[in-house]
Amino acid sequence: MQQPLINKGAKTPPDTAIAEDTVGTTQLEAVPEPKYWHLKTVLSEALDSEFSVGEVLPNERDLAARFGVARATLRQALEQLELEGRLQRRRGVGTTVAPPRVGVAVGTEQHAWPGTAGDAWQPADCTTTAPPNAVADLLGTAHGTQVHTVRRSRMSHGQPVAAELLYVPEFSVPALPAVDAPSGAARARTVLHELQRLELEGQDRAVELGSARAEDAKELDRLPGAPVLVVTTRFHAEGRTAAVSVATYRADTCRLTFGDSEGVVIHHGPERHAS
Amino acid sequence: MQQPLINKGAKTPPDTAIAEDTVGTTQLEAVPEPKYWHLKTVLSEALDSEFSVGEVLPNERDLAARFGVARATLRQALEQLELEGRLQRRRGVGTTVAPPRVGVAVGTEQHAWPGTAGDAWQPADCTTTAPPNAVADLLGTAHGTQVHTVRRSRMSHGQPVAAELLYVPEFSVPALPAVDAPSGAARARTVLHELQRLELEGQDRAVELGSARAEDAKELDRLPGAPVLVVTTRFHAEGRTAAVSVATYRADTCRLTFGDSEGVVIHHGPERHAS
DNA sequence: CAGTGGTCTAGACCACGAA
DNA sequence: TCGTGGTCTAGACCACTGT
Repeated sequence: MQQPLINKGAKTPPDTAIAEDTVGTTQLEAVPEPKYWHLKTVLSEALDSEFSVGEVLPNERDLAARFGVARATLRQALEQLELEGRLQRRRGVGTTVAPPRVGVAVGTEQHAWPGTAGDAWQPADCTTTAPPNAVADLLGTAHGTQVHTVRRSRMSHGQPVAAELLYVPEFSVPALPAVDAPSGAARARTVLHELQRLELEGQDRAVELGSARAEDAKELDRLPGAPVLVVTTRFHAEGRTAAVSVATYRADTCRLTFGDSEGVVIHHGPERHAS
Repeated sequence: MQQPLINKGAKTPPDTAIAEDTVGTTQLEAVPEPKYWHLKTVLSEALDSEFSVGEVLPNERDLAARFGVARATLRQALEQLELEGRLQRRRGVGTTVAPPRVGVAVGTEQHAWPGTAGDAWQPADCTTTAPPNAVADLLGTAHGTQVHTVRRSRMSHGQPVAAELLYVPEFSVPALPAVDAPSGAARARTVLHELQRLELEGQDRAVELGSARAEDAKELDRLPGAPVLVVTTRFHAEGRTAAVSVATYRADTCRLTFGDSEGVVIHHGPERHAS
């Protein structure tokens, strides 16, 4: 039986074991490993061997004291683990062990217009706004041109995983007046329904890393600035871009899948090659 | 003419303008915005209006002094901007304005085996190793089973953008002995060549956020722990998984494109809706 | 209310790159 | 050698969540 890496309950005095122990075993290092990096490795192993999903960790001040580091340093390690989807931290609550990332399909169910029966999105609202310039460029509209803007959200396993803004220029849904229509979910559904009258000729997508806007953050139940995977999809019809979707997925909890994979397994932690 | 947000060269005394100015204009805020968040917005606007790509910013100590905040707070803002691909920081050199993210195709050129003529990857090495357990599960091999492991790297615009580990189990390339083959680029090419003898039946992919392992970080010219987009691809042949590729792309400089898009534009900064 | 994570400060020293 | 960003400390206060 091995000594636990984290004494969950006990109040123990500051602990120098880590620095001596693990650094000592691999002394050959020409480059001193940063403390937070090393700490992350130790914590990661402790998570695998001593904790189960949903379990709460000791609070940051305790953990820092146990490892003999400043809280800022401990937090640097926790931040990385959260980024990798291993931990979940909530202010006022604590730090818990996160479940494996959920795979969310982004390729298959969508060789059709958004809003087609059975897609995973739930329309929430629709207003008329001027999109960001980058989106206006994709649409081919002049900067500042107002377009229908549908807000949708996507749930998985009872948790919100993505927030989307779908920009639909007026020329794609000519039957709808842009200005005087009411806002709300009803109008969102109408816009989506009108879109289906066009023949979808294709779509292309891009994925990049971003940070959550304040608005999206609230919907995703995260703090502003949280890392998100931004999926930009362009829908083509009638030889031009008929609509643009900007979907932001929680990067900590989501694994985006393309194609028919669902069973793809989690890739976590660096240096996890077989030992 | 407007006052510049950053006096590039001059030594100015600590500056209280930000707190008074911008908070003052939108006083209705019920929730006080964190300083670093606000700072990030200010810097982001300064980047757009006063700096051009490649230009170096004042150093962190100067910037912090000018904005009247601690260096740690300033760094929090810079980190976010770097995450969003707006800045590039290099130790010993400085902070520079990053070029727009490059779009790297991940869907089109690859309805074929890796290594097919004209793919963007350059084989670097090949050894025989036991893959991480997560990969072994995908391959359907027992944990600890040794497989051919091809290292490849991908360049774009003269910069390294991705590092890949391609795991090829012995049953996929029966003509090659796993153990006694030499290592090196020559063997890598042989393994890739042998793969093409199988009929590719399909592939599926997943994208998630990760942090760079020390090994990959060096190849990507980043520090360990740098954010990366991990693309896991499974290749199907003969009714099973014939190979698995784990590719890590620099999240700060790359935008992964799927389909025939290349002209998709950058989505940067939160709160950038037209003003 | 007490306890949690989130923000912030004002220092210090280190590793790296270029001159 | 010098200036840069990277790491680290030991505090402090704030915002949020539960009881």
